[in-house]
Amino acid sequence: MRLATWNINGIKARLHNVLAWLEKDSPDFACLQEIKSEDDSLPRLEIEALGYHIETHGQKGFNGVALLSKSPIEDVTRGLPGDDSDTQARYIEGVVSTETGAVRLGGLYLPNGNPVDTEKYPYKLAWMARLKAHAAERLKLEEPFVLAGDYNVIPTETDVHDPEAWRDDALFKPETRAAYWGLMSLGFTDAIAATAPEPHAYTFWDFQGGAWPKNHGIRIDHLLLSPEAANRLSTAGISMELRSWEKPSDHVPVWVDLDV
DNA sequence: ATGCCTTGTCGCACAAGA
Repeated sequence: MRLATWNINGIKARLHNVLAWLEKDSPDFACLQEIKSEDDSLPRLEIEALGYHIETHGQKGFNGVALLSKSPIEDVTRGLPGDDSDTQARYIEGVVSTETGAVRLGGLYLPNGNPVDTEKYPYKLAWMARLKAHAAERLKLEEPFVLAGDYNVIPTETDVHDPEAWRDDALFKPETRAAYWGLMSLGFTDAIAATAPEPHAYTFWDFQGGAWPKNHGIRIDHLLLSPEAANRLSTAGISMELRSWEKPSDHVPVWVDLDV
């Protein structure tokens, strides 16, 4: 089965691209970020018409995450556990049944964290600590679990066109990368690094300054696999061609095929 | 140098993104 993640940057503005992607790439279970819509103002029917179930954790204007699946989504969790005062819609998790058992997908939109001298950066680090705690709980289930989304983290120097320019950025600061590798140390496998480890294979290019034609990108969208998911890893990839479509998102989809 | 884009909101510009 194919799992995918994509930060679409507004579902109303991106609906045509999302539908074309679902028809062309046909992911079985996908997570979307930055839908920027409330749950009752979504173009739900158009997505369901393509045979997808949709579960959302929406928010007006900003953030917002969704799960899409060809089979029914069960056991849905909305919001990242660990802080009831956090009102930002950045996490949704669900389970689908397959012939070989359950597959769990957590879809996340990790806070950007810039500017780093504001409250936004400690919020990011606190969110990452909550994510690690939640992931540790889920790993105890010992089931195929994919923790995917827009991490807003550049893991290594080969994941950015100009490391020096990003040295002090919230996406690349040492504290950010340390938190990311702390999460990884629980036992996750980065699907892209494991199967398509080409340096400078990016997932985001800024709208400004001609970043896409110059390939001034960063790799910040990741699919992290639990050991039980990594055991079933077939292949993974980045759908870079979508950055050339009409009215593109600034992110492109990332996908992984599991033998389930 | 937080802007040279883009989105959404209820606006006649703004915040936020990365």
